[in-house]
Amino acid sequence: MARPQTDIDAGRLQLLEAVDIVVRARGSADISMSEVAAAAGMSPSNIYRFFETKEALFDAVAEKWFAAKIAIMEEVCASDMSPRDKMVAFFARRFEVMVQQYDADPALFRSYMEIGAQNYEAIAGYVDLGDHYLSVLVADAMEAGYFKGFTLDEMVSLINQMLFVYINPDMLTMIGTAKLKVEKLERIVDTIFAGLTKAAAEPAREAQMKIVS
Amino acid sequence: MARPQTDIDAGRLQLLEAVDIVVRARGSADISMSEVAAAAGMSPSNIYRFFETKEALFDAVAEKWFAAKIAIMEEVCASDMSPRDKMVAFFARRFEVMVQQYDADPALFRSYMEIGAQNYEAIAGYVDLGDHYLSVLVADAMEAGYFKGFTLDEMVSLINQMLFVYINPDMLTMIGTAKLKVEKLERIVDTIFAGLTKAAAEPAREAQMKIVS
Amino acid sequence: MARPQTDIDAGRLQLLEAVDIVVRARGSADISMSEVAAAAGMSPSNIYRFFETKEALFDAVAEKWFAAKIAIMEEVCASDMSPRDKMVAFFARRFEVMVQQYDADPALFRSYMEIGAQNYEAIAGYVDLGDHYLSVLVADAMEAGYFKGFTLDEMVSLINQMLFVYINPDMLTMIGTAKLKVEKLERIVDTIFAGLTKAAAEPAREAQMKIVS
Amino acid sequence: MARPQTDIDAGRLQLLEAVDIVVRARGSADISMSEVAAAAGMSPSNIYRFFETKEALFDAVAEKWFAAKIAIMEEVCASDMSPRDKMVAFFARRFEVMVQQYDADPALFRSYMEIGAQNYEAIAGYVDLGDHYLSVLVADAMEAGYFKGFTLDEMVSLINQMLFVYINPDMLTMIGTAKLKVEKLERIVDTIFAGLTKAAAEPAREAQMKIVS
DNA sequence: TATGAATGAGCCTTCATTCAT
DNA sequence: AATGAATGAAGGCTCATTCAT
Repeated sequence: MARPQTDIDAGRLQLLEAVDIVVRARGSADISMSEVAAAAGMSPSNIYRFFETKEALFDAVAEKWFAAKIAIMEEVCASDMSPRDKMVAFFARRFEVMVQQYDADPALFRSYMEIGAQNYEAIAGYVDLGDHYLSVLVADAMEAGYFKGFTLDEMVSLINQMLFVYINPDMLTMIGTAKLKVEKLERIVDTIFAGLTKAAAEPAREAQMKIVS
Repeated sequence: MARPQTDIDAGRLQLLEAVDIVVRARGSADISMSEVAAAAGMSPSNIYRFFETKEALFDAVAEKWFAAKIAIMEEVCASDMSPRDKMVAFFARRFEVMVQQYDADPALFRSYMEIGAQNYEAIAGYVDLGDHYLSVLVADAMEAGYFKGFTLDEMVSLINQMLFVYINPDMLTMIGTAKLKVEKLERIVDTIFAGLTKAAAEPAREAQMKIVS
Repeated sequence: MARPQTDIDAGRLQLLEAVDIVVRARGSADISMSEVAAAAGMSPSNIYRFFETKEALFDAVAEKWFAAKIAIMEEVCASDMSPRDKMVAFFARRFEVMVQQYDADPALFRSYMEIGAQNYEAIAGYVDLGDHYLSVLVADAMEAGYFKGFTLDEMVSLINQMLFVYINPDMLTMIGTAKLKVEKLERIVDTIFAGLTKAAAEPAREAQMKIVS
Repeated sequence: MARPQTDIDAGRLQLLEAVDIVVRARGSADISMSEVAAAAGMSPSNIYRFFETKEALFDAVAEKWFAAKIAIMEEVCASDMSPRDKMVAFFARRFEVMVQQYDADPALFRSYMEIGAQNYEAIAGYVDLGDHYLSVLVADAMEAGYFKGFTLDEMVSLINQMLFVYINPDMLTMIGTAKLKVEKLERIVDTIFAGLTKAAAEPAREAQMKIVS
């Protein structure tokens, strides 16, 4: 009575691993259900017991890819750090995971990013989730007296832009791990807390432009 | 009946350009023969006068992509520089070409890399060729007294690893052109020549691990 | 181990009812074994204990559909009416059953006709059976002195054509129950007995053409 | 320079005939592209040179089915009969075609109706076209002084309802050709012209209800 | 007895490839 | 030399059917 439905979950995991095998073996482009089936040792039609469509399968692949980061966001939100430390943790810990994945196998990292790009909805969901949690963080901070003069949405958008390079995996690829350091991230967060607390909306927007460009 | 080969060659060039047009127009994924034919202003079936298969066409695309680098390797090998200078030139000049291509149009650069990833054999041929020329270089150097205590294969593998980031175009994409400098490349080559000449195999391997990791 | 056959029969009935449920619920096209199984409250694979194939199941559906009519044919043949009354009963009683089914639920009627069209073999069997019983009737009549100058096959074919509209369920759908009356049927049978008894083959065929067209 | 595009049109006709062959051979349900291809003596993939999708093919089948009727509508609209005669011709001539098709092969008639039902869009287009031409007819009649007190749309809808049984092929199937006569159709049209010319909207609507029900 | 697991044939469609002209 | 006609293999997906349990 414990397990959900025979071994559907086991089959799913097996298939996610099969995708991983295929991706490692020959990149992420043009992976067919037959290939995945072969890697999983089952018939193509049997895949459909576990995933309704190819898209669903690759959404799950993307989801697995994001799982660790989602866990971090939940954990950080539920913790009782100060608003500033929360925000640092919120971004830094996910960034560290990203760097780790990237260092472990850069080519694989790129392949998964490509899968993400092909399954845009999965990514969009993650991005939305990130915005949601960040909203929670910012709202807490606002209750604690920070960010006076800004709306919640303004703050969320602003922070996302200022920390863009630590959020977007493409940036890892483009800028490299050497230039992207947690200490810098931390300094940006400090700037956000220090600089935006008493500022009015207008000057803040100027500052933002400078930092982003 | 005068120069049938010339016509064929002209058609090939035309088609390579057609691929380039398509790649620029809409990325590298899923390019069909019909698209290429349309861009070249000919019928799909006519392509087969110039290339036996789609794979052959894209191998030629990859070959064109590598042509400059192959020429460099040949040139350098045939030159009469010192072993050390040869090796610097061997890697640095190809790296400079890569950087140029990348800076000219990073997106296009990445598209071609993707085409390469999809036509692995074309790349494999180039990699083998690179190893071949490097072997010649190393053999010359060994005859001149360098790299005592190593086998030819050991040295080739070792050098490839130490200079990995200057050989692999993925690294350009990942690390960026700012951190990858010819002077550093040169210093690595010097280290190879200085540090590995009298060393025994075992300690060398340790050294390698440190550098690579 | 007592009466395994009974259980099988029960299951068959249950499945025929399940088909009926599905047909009523959403028409007759594209019924899948899974749907039938769901309607019967069993697993798809379990269906195969009761019917060897999907075709066998739908043959049974058709058979059930024809069962009453087959019983009538048997009954009438075994009865000791006059040849003329037998023939009237042979056609009229089946026609009345048809009308009843049609009036009860015209849409359902049509759905079952569609199922019949999709399982042509089941229908063919029934048609053959009808021809068989009709042959018996005609043979009896011939022994009693009717239909001189005709062969058995000629008579069977001729009668089938003259009464076509009372045999074919499509006609109910097309002509409607208002125009098709048992009294007319009776008059046609009388005509057959009266008109064809002494006629020669040739003129008869002309008569047939007029009536059918 | 004359023919449109090689023999695309010939291929289309061939395929429409192939569909006809299949429909005659085994009804209209579940016709696959492979079957059609086999009946046309070509490979399934080759069908796609002539029709972009299966739906397009069956839309064309439906269109062919309606072609004669569309021609009639055009012809009648372009003729210079009186408004009353035009309307009679508009409905009667199409009705006669329907009856002819139906009498020629009732089962085939039903099969094509089913194909129509499965390709609703093709039918919808025909229905819209019918409404369009009827609008033209009614507008002409209105200019000639008929149907005072009604809007164009009201009249079109009203006429369609009153002549429903002569428009809808299902009615042929259900009511039969014996009860549906051109003379009755004519009398209905006369009623429309006589009865609706001076009436006001409200009483007219009541009349309509009686006739339809 | 009855189920879930698993397969293979078939569906529509695309596309590289061949061939007659 | 170059084209349009035509095919076959493959892709995602569904479903009747089999089989071990």
